[in-house]
Amino acid sequence: MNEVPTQISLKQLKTHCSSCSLRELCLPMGLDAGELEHLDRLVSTRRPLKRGDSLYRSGDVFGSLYAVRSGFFKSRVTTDDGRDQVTGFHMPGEILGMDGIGTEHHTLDAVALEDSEVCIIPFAHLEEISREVKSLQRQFHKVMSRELVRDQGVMMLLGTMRAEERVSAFLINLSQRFTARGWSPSDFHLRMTREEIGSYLGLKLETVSRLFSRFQEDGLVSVQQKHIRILDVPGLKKIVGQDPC
Amino acid sequence: MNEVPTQISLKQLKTHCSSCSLRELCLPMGLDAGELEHLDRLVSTRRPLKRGDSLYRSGDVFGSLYAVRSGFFKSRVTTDDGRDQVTGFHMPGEILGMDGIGTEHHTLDAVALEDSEVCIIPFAHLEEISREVKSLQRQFHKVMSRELVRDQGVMMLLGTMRAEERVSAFLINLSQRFTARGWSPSDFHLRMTREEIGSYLGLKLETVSRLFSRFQEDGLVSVQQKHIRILDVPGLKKIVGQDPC
DNA sequence: CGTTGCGTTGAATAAGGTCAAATAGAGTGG
DNA sequence: CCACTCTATTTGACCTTATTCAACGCAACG
Repeated sequence: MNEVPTQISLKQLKTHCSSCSLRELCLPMGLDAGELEHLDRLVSTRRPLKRGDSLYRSGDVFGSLYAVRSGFFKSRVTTDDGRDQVTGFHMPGEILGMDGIGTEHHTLDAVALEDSEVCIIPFAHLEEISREVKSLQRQFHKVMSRELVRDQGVMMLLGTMRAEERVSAFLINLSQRFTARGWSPSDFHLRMTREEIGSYLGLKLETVSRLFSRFQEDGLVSVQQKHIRILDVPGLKKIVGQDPC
Repeated sequence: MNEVPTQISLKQLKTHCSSCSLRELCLPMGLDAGELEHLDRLVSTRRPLKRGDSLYRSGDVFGSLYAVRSGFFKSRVTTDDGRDQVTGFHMPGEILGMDGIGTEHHTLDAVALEDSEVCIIPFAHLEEISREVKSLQRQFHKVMSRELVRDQGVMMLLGTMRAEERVSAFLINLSQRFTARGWSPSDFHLRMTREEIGSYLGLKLETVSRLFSRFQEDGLVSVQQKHIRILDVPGLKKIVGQDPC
């Protein structure tokens, strides 16, 4: 349990899902204009975070979900014996905080990897409105379910893939998610360190670094520190798919 | 996508959550008598499965959740290139099928590891009732959230633990879940093969077998084929917790 | 009583991890 | 603006762990 209260710096910014550019990636996905009005009333405040700030920590009382409005987050789980692992990286339009619903306390830490902003979604209120707005209820259930499916993908990655497959799959996944946000699919800035990537992929940071170097030698990517340029998508995909023989 | 329709052998058995012995482990958890009546109307049929039968398969259209009433299941994810991984083992009182909500199609296979029976929970109907019964809505959200938290535990296991820690954690976890069901915490029958355990833990079956043998030598457990007797719980816990140095 | 699937065990091997040293940038204060 | 720090990253050499490959044992079942 973490007793230190998260530093509050809550700007009361008026938020409108109905005019948000992330509408089609986020909770409002598929809602019509009338339904969006309900959401506009529900999601009324935003919270800015500086790089390194925790949005919430393991043990914190759960009260709200958060939609990433801008910036980049990681979520992290810690065991009693002090080991931790990054369990996800989160970008605009994605929903954070669902780990806390089951026990009324968060089980993860969510940390901003760059200056960021989230929309606050008070959970009791979300439940209340989704009792009235069927399509919102359905959409929320879909968001949770997709998170479950995402987790299965990560388990697959951790359980069956070799190091080079993991790193390749990681780059492809980032690329796709960047694309969905209208950013370059092939040219991007990693917000996380090699250690955080390694933690997420179940590898050591040296292994990640070596594989980045090897992919570069093989002409698959160009790596300059945190700047990645993907040169050969089919080549990366081939690495993921290929038989380990 | 799997086009083969699941073989239907649907006995119309009358089910009553309100009188079910798994009430406090399952979806009805925490509901009062009046609220349980709604559930009784919702969950009205059961479906028996033989060992090896699929409850659903990846690609099947999603329509219902399932509560394990008796027996034992595994869920499994398969990649395009034919590799698969066991992502969970499921025992009475646990809810299956939530992977299908997000896309209206299942992404997992759910397979009975022994003759089993599930209660069928038509999902549209569940959503409808949970719009009226607040505590059911809350309970369902908790069930999904706990599944997310469980997945994080598996990621931690796969990402950071050594082989002996994984096997030890696996045995402890089984033991705890058996205990919650009123069965022996220390004496049980594994329904799954070494290969399935290995797949779940991200290990090869030989590694699992070797570790069972070593744990037996060390007096932590007694292993006879699928019959496990845990002799030293603190010893097993020490293996999980200990620093790898 | 042979077949078949599952489990155990040993020896060799390869994939990643560990340890250590060198380098490169980013940020800071003078 | 420059020197200085600090952290992140890269790379090499070596080592540990788990996998691979192979052989054998066991139990259930027709």
